[in-house]
Amino acid sequence: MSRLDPSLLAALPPFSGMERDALAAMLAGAKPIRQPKDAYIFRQGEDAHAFFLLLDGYVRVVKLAPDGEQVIVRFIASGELLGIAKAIGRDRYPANAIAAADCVLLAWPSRSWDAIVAANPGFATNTYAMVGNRLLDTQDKVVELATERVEQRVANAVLNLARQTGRQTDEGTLIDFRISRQDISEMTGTTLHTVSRLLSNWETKGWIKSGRQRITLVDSRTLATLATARD
DNA sequence: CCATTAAAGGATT
DNA sequence: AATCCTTTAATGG
Repeated sequence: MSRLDPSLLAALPPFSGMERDALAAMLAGAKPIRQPKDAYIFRQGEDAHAFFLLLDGYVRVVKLAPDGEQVIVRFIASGELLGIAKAIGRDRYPANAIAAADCVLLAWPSRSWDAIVAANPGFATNTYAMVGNRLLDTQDKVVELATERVEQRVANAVLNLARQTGRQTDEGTLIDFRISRQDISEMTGTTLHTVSRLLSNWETKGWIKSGRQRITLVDSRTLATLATARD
């Protein structure tokens, strides 16, 4: 793969406000890579040799508990950075990153992080804002795990996925990659059985359509009220 | 209200 | 055919 047009990147949040020349210079240090679905992009505990920009596809970020249990921390959609251990002063990746669909990424060596940040204050503030937003997201998730019932948490997870990756079809909003009940249980701290029961219950009520590894939101409005219902 | 266990059928490779 | 995903039911915290 030869050259990418800097203007394609200029529209992405991490690079907003950057000059064309600076963007081109930064791009020159990047290496495009592709990863098939289910491939590891990096592993928890591994030396953080590179950071990445996801150009196309979806990435699942998974934290491994000491007992081998997995928790899905977040999904990354195209246009987002990942593996930026250096930005938070770490030299090892804190989690596993796995391609949730076929992916195209740009990779920069981590050793170039300091120089890039020094040369591009706009890029630096954009990444700090992104790190801050992710922190707020996980704080919200802690509150959610501590206070909400399983049905609300699952509704929230599904709504967030649809918001992040939704594609409109004639039936409703389709979550744009394969996602199993197991995956959703790992996002919401419950079991795949409970997720399965909830989803089939919602389907009989006509709120969603679901099949093997796919979910379509038909009535996201009532799902949203379910997600925020207080008692 | 929810997790666990078990069993069975369907889908995918 | 082997493996993975989903559903359903029963039981118990």
